Amino acid sequence: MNKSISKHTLEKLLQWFLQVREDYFFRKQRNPYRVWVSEVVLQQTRIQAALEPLERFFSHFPDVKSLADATEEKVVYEFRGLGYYSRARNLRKGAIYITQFFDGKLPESYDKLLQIPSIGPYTAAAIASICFELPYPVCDGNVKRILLRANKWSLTTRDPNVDSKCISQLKKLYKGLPAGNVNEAIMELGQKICTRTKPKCTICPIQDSCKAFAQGVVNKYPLIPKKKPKVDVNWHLFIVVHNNKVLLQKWNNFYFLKKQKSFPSILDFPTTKKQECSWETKKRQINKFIKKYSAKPLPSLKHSITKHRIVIFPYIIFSSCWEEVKNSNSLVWVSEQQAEKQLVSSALSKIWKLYQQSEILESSHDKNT
DNA sequence: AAGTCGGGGAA
DNA sequence: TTCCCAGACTT
Repeated sequence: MNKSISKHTLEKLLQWFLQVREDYFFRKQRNPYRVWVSEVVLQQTRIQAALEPLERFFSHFPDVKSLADATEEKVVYEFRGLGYYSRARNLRKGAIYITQFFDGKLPESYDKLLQIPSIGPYTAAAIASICFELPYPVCDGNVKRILLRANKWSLTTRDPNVDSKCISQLKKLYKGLPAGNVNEAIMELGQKICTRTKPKCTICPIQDSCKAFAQGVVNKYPLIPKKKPKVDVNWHLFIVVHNNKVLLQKWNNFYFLKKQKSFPSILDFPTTKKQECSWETKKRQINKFIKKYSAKPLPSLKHSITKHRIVIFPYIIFSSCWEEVKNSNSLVWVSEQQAEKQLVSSALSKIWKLYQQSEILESSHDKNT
């Protein structure tokens, strides 16, 4: 006997949830602003890693108004440690939008929530159900994994059809149930029991409704997507310093970290032919800079963005004579304090720390020249 | 439709 | 070490 998921299944799930529910600080009151920010953060950051930065974020931005009034730089800075910094910029945009169009309060409507920057289908459903008891199922990675197993649907969690399949199945069952609690319950099941690896099926409260468990094939679901090949990138970047100022570049078309300030850079793709000029040409360019400006190489470091395997080669240049300044308005000198606050992404802050450790070199260099 | 964007836990 | 996750936005 393997029954499919029913309203009774969700009722059993709720019972389990009420017993194991974690008392996270952001759950204490169902304040729409706090639920919004928390859900945006928890989209892609595990709860344990998010707790501290999230409390810090709330202490600086306790409500929509404070977030809307803050500068983008400050918002991104207080988001540090959480990754995916476009979320911070979009949260600020969202706060401004809410101020402008909804009188500073999150609207009690799924469709209106969806208009707000940073709020997509998942976040709109989470806020609508948790704060306003509107019957919208959330569909995140946990929900998809659970339903793909329970239904034995032979799809990957990335399949574009999965979201609508999951939502339409759940939506039929939500009538008369507390939507917010059901949504939190199903996601907590995914975190604690129906985990991606080593699921704890023997203590699963909805084991009876799981087709994969009944047939002993839980670890065959969800289907594994075929992986894409990685691209190697060598990222040569120049930390140009003079009089405690550092030269940063905001280049909107740069390959990585668009819209963020970075360092003047040269990219090389050693294993692909896609680059605009040969490695020999790049090497000549780089060597030219090294010679011309007495660039000092720092230890290289590894980094990864999406399907790229990146090796970063940082060089320090102690000089105010960077000719390219004249040719580019995207280059700007900033103080070290400003740089500290603007180089937030992990790759850049790693490089910045590396530079600070070697700052002693700068002072000795200055004395000797 | 496909690519961007971290940081951490598991393999 | 390497692999992999996952939602909103961008292109």
